Amino acid sequence: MVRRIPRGRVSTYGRIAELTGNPGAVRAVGWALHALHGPDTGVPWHRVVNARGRISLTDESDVTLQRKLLEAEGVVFSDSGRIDLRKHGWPRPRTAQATVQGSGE
DNA sequence: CCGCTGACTCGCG
DNA sequence: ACGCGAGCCAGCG
Repeated sequence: MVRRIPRGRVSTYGRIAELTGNPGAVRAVGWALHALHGPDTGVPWHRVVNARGRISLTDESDVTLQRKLLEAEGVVFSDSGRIDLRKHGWPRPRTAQATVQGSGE
């Protein structure tokens, strides 16, 4: 599921849990992502942040890395270090109108 | 089996 | 917007 997150977009632990059919297994998602810490697994783990648009890592050096990777994809952080999920979030919040702007993804 | 801990989230104040 | 407490799932001692 995490692999489906488009470049420059971010999702949340809760969203991933829900999309995978385990709405309650939020913490398990975090556990899973933590499990691939190390050599590159091809999973864009850095595109997952918490529901408040903030990075949820414990080690500061890792926080810096994740932020760096996201900024390299064009994700913007506010002064308080938060990401606007309405702008960079994925899946995108449904807009009331059926306006078809972008395509693909 | 019990209890604690952790890349979490939600409801309250 | 921030801090708390409670509810979550998986692992481990």
